[in-house]
Order: sequence, then structure tokens, then C-alpha cells
Amino acid sequence: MIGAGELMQQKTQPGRLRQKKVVDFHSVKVACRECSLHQLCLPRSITGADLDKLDSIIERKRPLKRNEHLFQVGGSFNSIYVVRSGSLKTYSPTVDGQEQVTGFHLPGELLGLDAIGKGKHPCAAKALETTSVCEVPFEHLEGLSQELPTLQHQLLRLMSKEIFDDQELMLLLGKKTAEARLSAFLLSISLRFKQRGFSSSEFYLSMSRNDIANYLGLAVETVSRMFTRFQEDGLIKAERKHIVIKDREMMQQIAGTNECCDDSPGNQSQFQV
Amino acid sequence: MIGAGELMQQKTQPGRLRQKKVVDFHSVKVACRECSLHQLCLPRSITGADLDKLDSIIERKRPLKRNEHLFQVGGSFNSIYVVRSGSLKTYSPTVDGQEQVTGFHLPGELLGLDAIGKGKHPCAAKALETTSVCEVPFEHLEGLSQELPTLQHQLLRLMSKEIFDDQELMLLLGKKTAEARLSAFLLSISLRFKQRGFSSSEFYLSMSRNDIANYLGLAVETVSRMFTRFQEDGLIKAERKHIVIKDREMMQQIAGTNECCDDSPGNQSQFQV
DNA sequence: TTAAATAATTGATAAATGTCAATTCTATAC
DNA sequence: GTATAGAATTGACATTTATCAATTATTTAA
Repeated sequence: MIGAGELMQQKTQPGRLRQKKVVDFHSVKVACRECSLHQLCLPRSITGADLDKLDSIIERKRPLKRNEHLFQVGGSFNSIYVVRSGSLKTYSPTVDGQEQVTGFHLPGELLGLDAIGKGKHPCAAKALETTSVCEVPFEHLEGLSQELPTLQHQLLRLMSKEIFDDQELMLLLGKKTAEARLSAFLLSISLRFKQRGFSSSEFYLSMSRNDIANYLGLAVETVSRMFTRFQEDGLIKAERKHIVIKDREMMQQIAGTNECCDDSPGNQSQFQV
Repeated sequence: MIGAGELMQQKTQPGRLRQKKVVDFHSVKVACRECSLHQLCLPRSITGADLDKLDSIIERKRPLKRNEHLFQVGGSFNSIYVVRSGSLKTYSPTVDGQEQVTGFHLPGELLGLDAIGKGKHPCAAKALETTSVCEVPFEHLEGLSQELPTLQHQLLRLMSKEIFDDQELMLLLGKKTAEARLSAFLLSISLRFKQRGFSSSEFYLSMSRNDIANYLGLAVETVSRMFTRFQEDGLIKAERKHIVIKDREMMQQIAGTNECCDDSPGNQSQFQV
């Protein structure tokens, strides 16, 4: 639960440069302030003593290894989580004993918002690679939001964003062809990397083809074929998990979305602690 | 904006009995208290003076006629809305000039939560029949939530429920066959009617086959064929918009969901005012 | 009431995607 | 390093669903 010595920014993806910043025991108290994801998440207006208050309710957990669970289905809800480094997938069991992937979570993104209503996690969260998260006890966060209007506002905004994002995905899953789904998926990942300061045209996917297929409601084989086709058509370069976006415009056309407007700062805020 | 004389519970669906309760000008101040949807939405702990406070920020709008818009895409976000009677659909424009239906909203359900993040409505809302809604100015609601911890909690719960529900739908759209989608859709409508005190085995659909198809990501023809097949198989009786569920268990099996757990009271809360 | 427009259904066919099976590639354990 | 298990790819084929076209039913407007 402590292990402050281990708290560092990790090399999330092989081949991508990223500063390793060791957060030692003494600086834990100001971890939020120092976090490289700071500007992604906190309202500008939270500073000084308020930031310290927020900081004080955060718990840092030891990093998860690949395939370790952050929480299980049905587990009681106590906290929301923010990804610091690495990535996770969330998934639900289906009647026939399969699993259905419901989302992927990159640094700066939240997990657990869907559990507030019932007090239980409707899905499980599993690390796709070595991953560290911040834990925000929900009762404390609620209490603090009561004191800090901007924090309440930010929390509501973030939940709203989650609803908005889910609806975007619904659009995708509901209507589109296999190539549109995969294209939109890749563009979505690309955009999220960009918002975190990474390259939007070159990145590593931490999830398997199987997870992608499951998430997009397609067969693995179809996803594989689409990767091949995209490569043949010069849209991307895909070598296993290493992806290069070569013709973004065409991909947007295939995805049927015009992503030009989604770079607005208003879209970037993530809760991070 | 006023028109208090018009505020009455309407006969939403032909053939379904429902008390007509005229809310006259004098009782507008205690409309929340008197509303038949009260127990669906408000935390039990909000009573007395607090309830009056909440009540005082609500605006009642004149009823919408069929096909009238509650809000348009891109319209600035000021309020969230609660359906009092009737129903609406929300939809987004797609690149190719089509529309994509993103949801249906029955009495006691909320609209507008997806707009908080950006301050603009990402979708439009159009009445499917004569419909009346309560308007809750968001700034006031936020302010009041600051004073009333239970209200803040309820608001967060409802937003969480929205996220949860969207993810359920994603599961549906992502993975299932046409018959599973339609079956799950009908069961979902059935459950929502039940939660509002109506029959869960017999109801009227206010939306067209086209809207259903669009929402489920299918062609109209496919939806039509599925209705026919379900009827042939004795699962339902469908006469235009009038639906009777005849074999719920089998439908649940087809939908691939076991809905047995979804009747819990914890699932029923809706924000209503 | 009748006419016109819209919505829903049905059939025939084409296209997309899933399934099954085999093979190649990659990562992991020994 | 080699063996083994898992992941990804590819091909052949079956199934599902979309598309196109025609018909019928229903609602709306004159």
C-alpha cells in the first residue's frame, strides 16, 4: 500500500521515450502537484491548500503486474482509480462464460465511475502491462467536493465526459462496418496518446488482437484481416503491436468521423491525482 | 415557460390507464412532492425545507408536441431535463447527413447529462409523442448540491447509472445478433415500464421501427423480420406498436442476459423533479 | 371521405462477417 | 538454445444481415 520508492513514471511502451521521474517518500505529499499528468486533470483553479487537501486523500498503490486485477466483478466500490502509467482493460462476464471487453484505460483516465450507482463493480479491471494507479477513496472525494465547488464541478464534468464518450462508442458499435470500427478505434487511441503528450502517429498497442476484436464486437480473424488490408492500402504500418498511422485523413473518412474538432482543450481534461 | 394550468399527467399510451392529475397554479410549489414519479428519483432523505428548495429551482415547460425539439445539436447546455410524461429520442448527426439514434427516454428518465462536459449538447432531443418535461437549471442544481450532500450523492449516483446503462448497451451492440439485440431492447423497455408502475408484459412502443433499427444498428427490414419471427415463435404478440411479451424467459435467453437481478430497488432511482 | 405520403412488411439477391481449420510467428519456460 | 504454448494470420466456406424492389398497411392532409 505504501512502497513510495516504487512510484515512478514507467516506460509504458517499448521504444517510446519517456522521462523516468522517481517520486521519493518525501515528495509523496505533493505528488499531484508534481505529476506529469497534472494539467490533464485538475481544474486550474485548484491550487495551494486545496490541492494539498486533495492530495492528502489519494492513496498510491503498488504497481500491478501484467494480468493482475485492480478489482473484480461484484467487488464492493470504495474508490475511483486514475491510471498513472501503463494500461488496463475492463470487462464483464457474459452469460455463456465468455468475457466482454468494455474499455481500455490509458494514463490519466479513470476507472470505477460505473460502480457508484450500485456500490459494486459491474466489471473487472485487469492490467495489460505493468501499471500503476492512484486510488481516490470515493467518500473522501465526495466530502471534499462538498467543500470545493470547483472540484464538484470537475467531477461532474468528468462523469459527463464518460457518458459522452460511451455514446460515441455506441455510435461506432451500432452502425459501422468492421473497417470503420477498427479505423475509429485506432484514431481514438491515437488521439488519447496525443492528449498525453505522446506521438499520435506512432504508438504501441498494449492490448491483444483478441481484446480489440472483443471490444469492437468482431471476430479476431476479421480484425486481423482489417489490419492487413489497412496496411496493403497504405493507411497504416502495423507490425505486431507497433502501429504507425500513415494516412490519417483517409482513416477518418473510413471511420466516418471528422475528428478535427476533438482536439479542443475542453476535451482534454481528465481527473488525475 | 409558465403555463401551470397545462401541467398534468398525460395519457402517454393509448389503452393504458393512468390517473390524470391536474397540477394547478397553487400547487406548483410542491410539484415534486406530489409528483407520481417522486419515489423513483429523490433520495428518501430529502424532505421538508430541502425538498422545497429543490422544488423552487425547477422550471416547468409547456408540453412538447410530437416531433418538437427539446434541444438541438450544438445548443448550449444550461439545464438537465426529466421526462414527466410522454417520451423522446436523442440522436446525433453523422457525417453522411444521416441521423443516429442514441437513446430513448421514458418518464422519470434524464436528458442532457452528456452535455455537462463541453457545455454543448452533442445530440438533439425530439419528442416522440406529446411530452412534458421538467427543466432543472444546472447551475442551480450544482449550487444546491453544494449545500445538500444527499443531493450531490444522488446526482453522482444517477450519472454513474447512466454510464453503467450505456455500457450495458455497448455490450448489446457490440456482440449480439439481430435477434439478441431486438430481444434485449424489448426487455429493456419492458423493465423500464415496470419500474414506473406500468405493465411489463404489455406496452406500446412510441418509436418507429426505423428508430428502433437505427438505434440497434440494424436495417429496418431486419427489425421487421425479427418482429415477425418472434411472433411466429410465440415469444411476443406484436401489432404495430402494441407489444405483448408472451415468453419472457425465452427472450432473456435469446438476449443472452439474465435480467433477474436487475429489479433491485438500487436500480430504480431516477432523478425526478 | 378520398388521396397522398409515410411506415411496415415481404421476397430475392448480394455483400459482409463469422466459423472452422491449418499455418506461421512470437513469447515463455525449461 | 530448444520445446511448448499462445497469438496472429490466412484460406475456404457457411451464415447472417444489408440492399434493392415491390407490396400492403397506416397515418396525414386535402
